[in-house]
Amino acid sequence: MAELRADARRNRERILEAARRLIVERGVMPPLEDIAARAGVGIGTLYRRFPEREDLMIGVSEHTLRLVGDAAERAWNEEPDAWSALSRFVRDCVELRMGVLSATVDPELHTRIRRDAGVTEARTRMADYLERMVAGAQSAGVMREDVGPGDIGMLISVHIHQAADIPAELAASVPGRLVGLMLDGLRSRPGTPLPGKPIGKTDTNPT
Amino acid sequence: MAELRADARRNRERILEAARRLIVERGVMPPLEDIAARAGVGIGTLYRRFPEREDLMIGVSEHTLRLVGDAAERAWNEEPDAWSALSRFVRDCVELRMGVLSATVDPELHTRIRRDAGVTEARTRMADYLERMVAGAQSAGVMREDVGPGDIGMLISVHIHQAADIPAELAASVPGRLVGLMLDGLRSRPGTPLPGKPIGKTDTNPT
Amino acid sequence: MAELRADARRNRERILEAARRLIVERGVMPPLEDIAARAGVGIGTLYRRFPEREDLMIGVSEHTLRLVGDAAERAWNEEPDAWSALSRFVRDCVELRMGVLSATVDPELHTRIRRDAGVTEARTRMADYLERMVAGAQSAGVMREDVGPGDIGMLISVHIHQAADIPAELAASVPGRLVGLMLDGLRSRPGTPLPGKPIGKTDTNPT
Amino acid sequence: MAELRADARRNRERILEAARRLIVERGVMPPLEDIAARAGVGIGTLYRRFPEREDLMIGVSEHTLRLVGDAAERAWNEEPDAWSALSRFVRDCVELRMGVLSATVDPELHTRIRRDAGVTEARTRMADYLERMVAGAQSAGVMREDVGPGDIGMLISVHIHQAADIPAELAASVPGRLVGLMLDGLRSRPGTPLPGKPIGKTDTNPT
DNA sequence: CATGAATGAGGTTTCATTCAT
DNA sequence: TATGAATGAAACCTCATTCAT
Repeated sequence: MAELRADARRNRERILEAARRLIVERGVMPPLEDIAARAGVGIGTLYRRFPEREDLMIGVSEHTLRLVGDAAERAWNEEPDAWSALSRFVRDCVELRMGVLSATVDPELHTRIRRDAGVTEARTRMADYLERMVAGAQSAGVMREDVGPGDIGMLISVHIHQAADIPAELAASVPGRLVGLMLDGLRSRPGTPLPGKPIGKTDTNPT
Repeated sequence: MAELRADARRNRERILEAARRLIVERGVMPPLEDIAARAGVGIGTLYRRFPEREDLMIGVSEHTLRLVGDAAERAWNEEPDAWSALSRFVRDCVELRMGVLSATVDPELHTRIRRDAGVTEARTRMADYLERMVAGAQSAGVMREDVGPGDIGMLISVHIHQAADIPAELAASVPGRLVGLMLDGLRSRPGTPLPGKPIGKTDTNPT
Repeated sequence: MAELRADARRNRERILEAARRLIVERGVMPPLEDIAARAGVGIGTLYRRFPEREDLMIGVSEHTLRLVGDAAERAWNEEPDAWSALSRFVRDCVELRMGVLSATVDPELHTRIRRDAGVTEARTRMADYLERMVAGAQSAGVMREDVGPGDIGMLISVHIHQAADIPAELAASVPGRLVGLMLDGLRSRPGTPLPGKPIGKTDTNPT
Repeated sequence: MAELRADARRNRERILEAARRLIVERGVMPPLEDIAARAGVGIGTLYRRFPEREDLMIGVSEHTLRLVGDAAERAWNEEPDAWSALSRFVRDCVELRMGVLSATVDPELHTRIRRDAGVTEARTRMADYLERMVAGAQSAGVMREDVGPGDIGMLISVHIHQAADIPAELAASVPGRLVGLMLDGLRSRPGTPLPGKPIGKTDTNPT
């Protein structure tokens, strides 16, 4: 994969970005031919680069995580303190709609994707920045001590529709932790003022 | 729907519950024949009851919202105060994985589902309880005043993978509000102790 | 499979016969859509009856072996003696081009086909007649003792893969000549001793 | 073809042998890319050498017939008499699985291949030896007079399509038994008169 | 009314062939 | 010239939907 001809590499990138955009736009997995068309290549080219459907999914996941890692890097480098970096990073993730992909694949495939080496590498790069932000915010005393970077990761992914696969030993506590954090965000005490006005009963509602 | 023979009604219920379970289990929309098989009826029977695909989706949504409404009712009746009721309700929703359906349909269909009369009615019943919980918690001073029941709905749905369709006039502020609430839940100050231990960088991470 | 609706059974038969004819006509595996079209059904019907490609191959093999068994039965019942029956049966097999299928599938699939229960049953019925013919011909002293029914089966199948293109002016006589030479090789009289032992009824058999 | 650079010629030979082996191994026509890969060249090189699919088929046929001709020559030169040479040649042909190619191409293409000049030339060389063997065996009185070299060719090719899967314990003896029966059918002694006339050297021949 | 067979549009995948490097 | 990337026609297969029993 490292020794890809220049034009092949360019096409590969085009396919990944086309796939990512279509998935975000449509909210469901688009036909592969649509992805190829959006990328401006033939269906055969898509299949040469990603011989199985799964390969494309993995590629898109890695590609997206790389974009997320870029956002983390920028936040870390450009913001004055750890909490600001974390806040900006989280907002960027939501904007990227990182992880919508996972809502469109079945859980089994999702697990295979997570195990992929390239995906893991891209995720680790991102997680490194996330860890620094969390540690920095906790040192500064602006973040509760009983959460870790993984909690943030879960929260973020949950906020962008991720059907995370949770390691068995954590499965029991994760949902409770996330809900706890969410409820804590609702508790009455000084905090960040929210943008906009309270959303009323009839304005919008789940499902 | 009102004048359904007893056996027909039973079949209808079976189909809805079979669909809900399969969707939750698989995480993607199952073939209609699988739903019929799980319900123990023929595909023809499913189509008699739900002549169009959309009808089944609507039915499942309504069915699920009714289960959620039941959970809200129980929480309201059995818990000692509004905040406890809200907490319990939120946890029940996550457990029901209410809303996974929405991750499996395209946004356009999702909107049509939301507009359906039966779905709206079931949601309103649920929202009534939710509103009482929010108002009660705010009166008791345990909940910040700048959120409304709709915020809770969005938060819940977000936590169960919902691709909420947000009214145009709210679209600008909703993501910011949700992220703000989430970040506020992370802020360093007394709150509910979280179950389990902090999730580390390598334990789990998004996508 | 026993409880197939009348129309479904008719379609199944049509598909099998259409497949057999197309394979014999073209000499290569035809597209499944061509088979469906020839049978006068939709491609979906073909797939409902034979969910995997392999299932169709198995079905065609069984169908063909049944036709061959019918030929064996007729030869046994209508011919005056065992050798005549055997001769007629062999000629009928060549005419049916029994076994052309096996030339069009890869060896691995071929093995799976042979192991199939239905195929085995149909082959056994045919082999029973073949065994009687061989035993009868040997008792009558007109067939060499060092061959068994399995040898005949192998010989027949070998003669049936014949895809040679024969000049038009010879087409009428060639198959008859080859079969004649083959039958002559089986006649009871001194010749080269064969290696190995007579191949039994159950050891191996065509298709 | 005559003015080929040394490396180009080597590539050509590699491709032909790779194709022949893959066809024999798999029993079905392999993708051209697989042939190129087995030959250790790129698909582009294969196409430079054989611009159309048909060209490759023709090349493989000619290549195979040349190997068969070599076998005929060796048998003729090294065996003590015509009948022994014929017997050895037939056995060698079966071993080479000469002609499997024809089972994998449709009859129409097969005919075009047979008409090719190079194929015809290679076949003629082989047929010359075969004719000498037949004539010699008939002069010696060990071969029936009513068969010609073409009959042998047909018989051989028929014995070579054999794709039957043979149980492992029989694999060693079956081909020998079949060839033995075939040769016995050719021996000079009273038997069934064959229909038609002896097939001459040029009338028809394998592959 | 319940059933499951039939249908075919549309998505997935392969692979012969052409073309840029 | 050798290579392998790009292409798209054509095959395979699924599944929502209609229709006969």
